[in-house]
Amino acid sequence: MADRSDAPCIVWFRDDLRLSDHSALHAAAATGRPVICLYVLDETSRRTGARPIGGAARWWLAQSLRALEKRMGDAGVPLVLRNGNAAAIIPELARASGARDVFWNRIAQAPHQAAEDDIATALRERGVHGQTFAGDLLATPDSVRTKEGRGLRVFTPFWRRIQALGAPPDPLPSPRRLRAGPDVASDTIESLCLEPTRPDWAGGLRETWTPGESAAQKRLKDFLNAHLAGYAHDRDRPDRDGTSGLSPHLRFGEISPRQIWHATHFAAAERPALAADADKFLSELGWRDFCRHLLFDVPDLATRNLQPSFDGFSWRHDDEALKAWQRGQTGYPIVDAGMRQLWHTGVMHNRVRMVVASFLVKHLLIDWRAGEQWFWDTLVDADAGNNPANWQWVAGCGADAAPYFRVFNPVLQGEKFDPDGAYVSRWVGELAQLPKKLIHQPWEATPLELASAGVTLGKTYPHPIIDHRKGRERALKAYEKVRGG
DNA sequence: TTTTGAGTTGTTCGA
DNA sequence: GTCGAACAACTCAAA
Repeated sequence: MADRSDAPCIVWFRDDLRLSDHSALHAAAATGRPVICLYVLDETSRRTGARPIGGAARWWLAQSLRALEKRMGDAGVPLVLRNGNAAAIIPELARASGARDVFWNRIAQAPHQAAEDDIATALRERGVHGQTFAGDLLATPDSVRTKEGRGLRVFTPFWRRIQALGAPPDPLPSPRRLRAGPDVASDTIESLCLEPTRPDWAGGLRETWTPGESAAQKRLKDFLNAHLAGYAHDRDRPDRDGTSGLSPHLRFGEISPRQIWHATHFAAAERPALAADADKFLSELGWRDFCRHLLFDVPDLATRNLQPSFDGFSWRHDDEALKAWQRGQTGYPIVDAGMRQLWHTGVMHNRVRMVVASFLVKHLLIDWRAGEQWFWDTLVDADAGNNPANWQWVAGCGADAAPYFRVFNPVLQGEKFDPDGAYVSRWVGELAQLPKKLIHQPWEATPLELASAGVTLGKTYPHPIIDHRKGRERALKAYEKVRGG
């Protein structure tokens, strides 16, 4: 066993699967002592309320761990994997390895915080020092409060407050040198059973994504070079490559918000004409913080209406309609394109997320939680804050909610944001031959037009499962009851 | 304490 | 085709 002055440090990795700008790793490396890098897949902690991650995110996690393992291997340090209860594993590993210190980056979510507190206590009882760092957000929830001490519920004042805090700390470099600790047994990534086997539905994910820190950095760089110009407009166009695509990387902390913040400011300083685009992009990072702060204040955000007046809302129970939505068989091309993109790639364009969510909640009158859960299971970027907060926003029961009368028209949205039908053609191939004037509303086509495009409604592509006008009117009627709390 | 101004993302209708 | 108004009332944040 190492003597006390050279005792190893444990760095506990969680939603921060990177080496750069990693406060805990940086601090551990700075001690000059050996470092044990640990990741614990903890699916035992439901008692704390931590939400088990969904299927697509599990796939991403496996790839991200592989990438991290590789990077660490290059730095001469193994990644130690364990499957089980972190509150038991970490103190035990400290004992077995003779570690005197455990470093980790906090996760500003109540259930994680509770687990961290348990672990810190268990360590203290064994004479092990726990050192923690903030950094999964631009600002900690306690740094943005109203005078009454509450979290802000409106984005604009929230974002102004964040901006008033000034620049977040400069990102830290990757540690220059890491000393490997004593040999410690590790599980394998395969043994964590994170990836699908039979059937292997991850083909589309593999085609679409390269998880890991290096890929995240490259994506940020490419985005700033090629797509920041025009971002404010192009971000709304699912038929263009106008978004950063950083969300899953952010979800697993392969890149940090402050790295993105500083890189974007640097890019905008070099090219002042991009100031407005940069502001828009950074405000999206602000939305991530906003949703996480909200989650911090409301741990059951994914299950409870933020506005209690919605508690008595009579959602429709319609499994058939829910299935049609999930499978991209609603008969509305933009909705179906989005749902199929999600199933294939693990993401959906932001604009289309709003359209499909509005369709489920308003046209079909299905409980937003059913949609939120589906997204949670199928999105590689499923975020504990963003996902429920935005579903509640669309449903009208959230913070700073969309007005109840805002019902997206799937035909207009398609025509406006996918004017050539390129997005629909890509994901709903059976409609690709339709002229672009009809591709967002195939039911308006003449029999000849349908025939020459090879479309048979009700056979090769479904009839709309609900008429837009009727659905809209039904939704407005149902929402009338909730109005006024 | 009270007041005031404002609030991500839309649609429809009628002029 | 384009434009402005109506769609409502509530809650939030800050003065």
